[in-house]
Amino acid sequence: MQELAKTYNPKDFEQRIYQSWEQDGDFHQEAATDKPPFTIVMPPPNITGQLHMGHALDQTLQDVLTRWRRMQGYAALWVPGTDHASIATEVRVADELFEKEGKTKEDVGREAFLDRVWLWREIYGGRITEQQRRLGDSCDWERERFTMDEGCNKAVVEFFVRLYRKGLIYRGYRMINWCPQCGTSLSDAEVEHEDVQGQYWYIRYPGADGGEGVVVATSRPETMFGDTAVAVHPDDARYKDLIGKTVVLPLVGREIPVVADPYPDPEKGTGAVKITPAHDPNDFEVGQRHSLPQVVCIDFEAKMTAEAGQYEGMDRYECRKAWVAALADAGFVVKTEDVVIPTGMCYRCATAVEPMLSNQWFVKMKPLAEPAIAALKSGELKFVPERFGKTYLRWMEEIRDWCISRQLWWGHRIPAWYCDSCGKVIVAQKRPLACSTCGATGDALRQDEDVLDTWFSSALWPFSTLGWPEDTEDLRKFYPTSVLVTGYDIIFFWVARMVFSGIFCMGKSPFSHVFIHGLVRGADGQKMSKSLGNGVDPLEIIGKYGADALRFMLLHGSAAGNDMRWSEESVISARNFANKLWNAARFVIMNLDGRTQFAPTDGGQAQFAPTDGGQAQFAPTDEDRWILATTARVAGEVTEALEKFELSVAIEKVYDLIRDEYCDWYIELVKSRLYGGDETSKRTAQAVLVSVLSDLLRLLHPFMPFITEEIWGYLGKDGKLIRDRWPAGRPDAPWGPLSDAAADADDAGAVARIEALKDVVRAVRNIRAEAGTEQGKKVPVVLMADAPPALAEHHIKALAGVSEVTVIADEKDVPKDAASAILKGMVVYVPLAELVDNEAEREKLLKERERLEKYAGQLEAKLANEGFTSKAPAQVVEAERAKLNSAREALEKTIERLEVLMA
RNA sequence: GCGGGCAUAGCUCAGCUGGUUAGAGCGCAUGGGUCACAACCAUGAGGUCCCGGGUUCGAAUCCCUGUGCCCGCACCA
Repeated sequence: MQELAKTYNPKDFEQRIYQSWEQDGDFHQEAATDKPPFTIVMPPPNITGQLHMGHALDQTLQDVLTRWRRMQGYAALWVPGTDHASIATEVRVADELFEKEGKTKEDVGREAFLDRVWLWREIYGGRITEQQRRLGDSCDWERERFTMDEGCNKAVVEFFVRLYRKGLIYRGYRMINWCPQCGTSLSDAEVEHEDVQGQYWYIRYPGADGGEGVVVATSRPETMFGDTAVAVHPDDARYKDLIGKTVVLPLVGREIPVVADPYPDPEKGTGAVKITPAHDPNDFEVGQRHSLPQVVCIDFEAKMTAEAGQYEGMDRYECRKAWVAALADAGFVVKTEDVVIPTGMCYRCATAVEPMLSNQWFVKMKPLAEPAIAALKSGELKFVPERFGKTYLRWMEEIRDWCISRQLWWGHRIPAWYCDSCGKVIVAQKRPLACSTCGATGDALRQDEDVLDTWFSSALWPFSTLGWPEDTEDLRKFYPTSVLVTGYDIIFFWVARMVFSGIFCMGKSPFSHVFIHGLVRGADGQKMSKSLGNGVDPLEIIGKYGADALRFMLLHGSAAGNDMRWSEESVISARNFANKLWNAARFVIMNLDGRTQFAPTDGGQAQFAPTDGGQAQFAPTDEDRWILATTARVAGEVTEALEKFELSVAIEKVYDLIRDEYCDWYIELVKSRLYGGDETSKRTAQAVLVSVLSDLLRLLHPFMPFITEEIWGYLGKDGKLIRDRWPAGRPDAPWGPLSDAAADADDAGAVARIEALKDVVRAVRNIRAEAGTEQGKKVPVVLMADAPPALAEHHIKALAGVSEVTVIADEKDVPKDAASAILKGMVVYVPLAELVDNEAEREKLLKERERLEKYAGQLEAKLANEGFTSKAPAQVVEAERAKLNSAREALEKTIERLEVLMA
């Protein structure tokens, strides 16, 4: 058996182990299997992206669930892939083109530009998947997909056509969000609102009849060139007489009507609103109701049109300044007011979005949203934590039609053709040979220039990756998927859209659970970002501390759905824990005397028979049974936590088991047997050490896959075995299965005895520490017990630095000068006169008495309360009674002890 | 305006469907180069669970009000 290096050094093995996983195809999952399916589709990162902490968290959660289910015997499939990220990628490649060659994308043309993007993706698009490997992602790389690959494209086109044929996709001249920087329309979800410091200008529109006219307030005076009316509320007494009259647009000179409409709120501004149907969604509506002309005064580059007269060609904000100055000079500005204006910004480039009229494609959302709402209400779809279901519902219920066309080149081109001869629009999977109306062919049929919103293709991800629209074996086996893991920030963009698309195409919600996590914030609590300089690169952290340590930190960090704060100290703690485990394993291996046969040699059955010729004799002691039973208990708790998606609880339990129980107690308890025990006792200890370690490694494996598998390898075993079985019940014990009732009772006794032993050891250590006993000095201990405690004296001696243990039963035998500790069922005395400060001892006891009196008093009151005894469950009452009894007992002993001291 | 979250030890946070003498990590204090581990070990100090009401036999936990932070949606008169 090889020896482990003295210090845990993840660099030595993480990459090697990942390569072996991948080479062996360990994460590949075929549909043809009897195992029950467990499926996760990975939220596809953008090809322009680099792995950041948010990904690291997201991926780690998915990996834990996948690995755990795989160990449990599921056909666990985790489908990876990347997203083409229409806008982000196009802008990126266009920028590079301009930087390197000084050309715009229009200069090179559509085809050539797209060739460049594909080339770019070829070279850089896979970077992130390499980074995912560093994290340890156990996804099925053989199934890696791309939202623009052939299959996905086919799915997108099919989806579009089906929606169109059902009347759920339409083309229309509507008000949309336009990003002048990216040069494309955006959906409502892609617009972020930000508060911007701005102003209201109160501007007088004089009456056409020479009257006073009306004063309107606006934050966007430059849109005045597009004004085609002023609206007032029909019940607003102030403006009653104006309705039906006309006012004059100052300086422009155009006469516009004053219309009565319910839209203006008499409480706001002056109660009169300028109406610009071409540049404001609300005004657009008003314009429709009153058949107002739509005057476009701002173009797609956010520059003023000819409607703005002398300002034509000027940027919208430049124009605002100049125009307001001109109005003020002419005396039309009544007053100005500083105000915060919530402004729509492009989520990609943060440019102020311009509401514009244009021809776009839309998805009619109401009919699609209804079943998606029903899926949540019926429980077919569940959010973890539940509150995010509310967020989802709210959005679905207030949903508006989805603008899906984008004025870009990189993306799925809209499968619609226009016939130049007759004007017909043909929507089809493939380019039609001829116009179905007029028979025109060839160049007369022009395909729509636009591409689809990136999220239109992401919406199909849970089934397009499994082969839809074909009826594949994969789809039948793995759809609907089990759980979708993602951040709350893309519930609208992605989760909601997958749900209605999945229901529309497949008839079922694409997943039964949505497991939502929060953001990883910077150490300062701010969102991690380049501009703030608080970002942390996961790869750098992996390089410094290992992927396992990073994973541990991310998993342990916080509760589901809550944001977590980055802390490098926590990663260091996690690395230290890994080192602890590493050394525990090193200890075990060093003490096996080369008996590698103590490790399990196949998936389920342990093979503990020694291969060195001897016949194994095993004689389990209390500590053996205790650690086996404890491990079994914790394994159950870990499983339970995982089932509830409480990953941080799960990993903490494994951590405590390894660190507190196995390392701090079991290994210490067993040392004497390893160093000086007889053969049987030694062999038993070795066997238990190994079999428990095996299960510990398994329990930790989904969370920290690298170190666990590396250690497993040092045990001389095939790495696959660790992934074969999830611990349920007790670890294999060499003396047989011990699962009958008698054995359980035996275990229970052993557990109680070891727990009592731990109390005694801790008590003695405490006394020693408080008294400042020298480290090496042995002290005698006297135990007074009601019943003989059956505690292994040699353990007390070894673990607490004790020379002699005397058990007494009679009050008279209590040593005179001694430090003491009162435990359950016994009192521990350390009779070392020179160490005892009777004054301090007395004070300690007085405090203790006070505390116990108070505590017992509370319990008594509780138990005297008839409401409690009659209404609380019997076992709760029983538990309280037991607490009271032990409190009383401790109190009694404390008082006795005080009396002795006072005497 | 509508909706949601958070407030627990010096710091960062757990604490699920009410019953714990309220926990962890880090930090702090004391002692220790012990032969798995100083990336360690042992021991300890430290908390009116934001304020105020309510429900209940019982509230950190459920409900309401308030205060303070944070987020999402809507709103560019």
